[in-house]
Amino acid sequence: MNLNNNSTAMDAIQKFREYIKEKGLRNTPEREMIIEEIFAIHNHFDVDELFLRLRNKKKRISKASLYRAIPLLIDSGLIKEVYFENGHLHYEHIYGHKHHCHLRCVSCGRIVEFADDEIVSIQNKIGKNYGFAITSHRFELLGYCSQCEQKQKTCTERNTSIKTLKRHQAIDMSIQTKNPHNQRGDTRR
Amino acid sequence: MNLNNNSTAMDAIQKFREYIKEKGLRNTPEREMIIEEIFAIHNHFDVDELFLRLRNKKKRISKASLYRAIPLLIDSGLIKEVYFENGHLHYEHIYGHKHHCHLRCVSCGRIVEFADDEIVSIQNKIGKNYGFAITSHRFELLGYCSQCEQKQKTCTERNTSIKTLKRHQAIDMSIQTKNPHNQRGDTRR
DNA sequence: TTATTATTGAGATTCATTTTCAATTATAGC
DNA sequence: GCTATAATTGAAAATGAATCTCAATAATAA
Repeated sequence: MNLNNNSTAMDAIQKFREYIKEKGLRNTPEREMIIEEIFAIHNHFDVDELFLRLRNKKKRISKASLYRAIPLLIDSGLIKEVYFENGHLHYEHIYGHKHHCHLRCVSCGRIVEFADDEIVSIQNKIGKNYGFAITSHRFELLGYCSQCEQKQKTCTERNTSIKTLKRHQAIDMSIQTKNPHNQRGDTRR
Repeated sequence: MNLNNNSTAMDAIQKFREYIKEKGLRNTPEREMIIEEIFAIHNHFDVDELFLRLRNKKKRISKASLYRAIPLLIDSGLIKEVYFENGHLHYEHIYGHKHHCHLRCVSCGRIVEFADDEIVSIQNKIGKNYGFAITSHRFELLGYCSQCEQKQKTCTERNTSIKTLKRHQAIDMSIQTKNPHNQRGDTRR
């Protein structure tokens, strides 16, 4: 979970303003609203949640504007996509947080954040081996949290029923991918 | 890349038949076609590619059937989702392959597979620390491959142009998430 | 061979996301 | 402050991946 305080939120808003200016874009009340709201959320969020939260505060904004703001926020390094679940993307704000990884309970969905320095040494080793200049990593652990593991032990039916098979569950993508000069895949649909 | 040979493919097909029988499902020519084709692909693939490959071989099958087969193939441990890119999911077959992670060039998209045992020890450590019974992990490294790094050095303009900002790029999800008794998130749209 | 019921294909539907376009408004230059 | 320019907005339409519906078909068990 993100342990932000107001000053971090203010810094983030400031950073966004600078990003906007630097890119020759325009600072609009809509964009300010969005980033303010995002940094008021201390959890992972999705576009719909953002939309509803703003609407509840009587802040009228269109979903199109939310969707339009997301890539800017990602590019400015303020948020990142964390996972793809139930058919849509989820985000978290990353400004002022140190890089962390996720531990996810595949049964109840609980997410715990953790950080580990050893990962960086593995990262360096592999990068060297394959001639890559590594800029970031994505590491997620999946398993059963203590509560669910308990339940599992008393559960005789471990098989998945076909009826309940679903896709799009708990699909992690915790990374910010900066792609300064991508040469391929530029075929817009 | 997957280094399959025919015998692995045959084993996989056999395994799928057993899975089908075990679950009380029916073995159909469509399902056989699908798994045969998947194990004839030695790369990551998506539903559309699968559809086109089958069509090119004059094997007529509906996309609905492909989409319907995917969760079965995942549940039987034969394929897994590897990433979400350009707005849709990509898969790889995993039967007969040892678990591996991906190294991805964020510039050209090149993917290299690697395996590392140290990851498992980190996994165990973190699992113990947080009281999780870890069943699997997902680890991806992102950076610039040697060629792209070279290009980078001679590239003065490192900024992303707003016009080319895109989402849904190179979103990894390399894991099979088995979810035997999920208690939440069961609200179908 | 027959009855049962899962599976299929075609098309409709859903839903997240993107695009279009006319109206609005932030910014730069006066 | 005023004006011109062009970016941004909202609303609605469009897109596209994935899912669902339903009648026809076909795999399995008896």
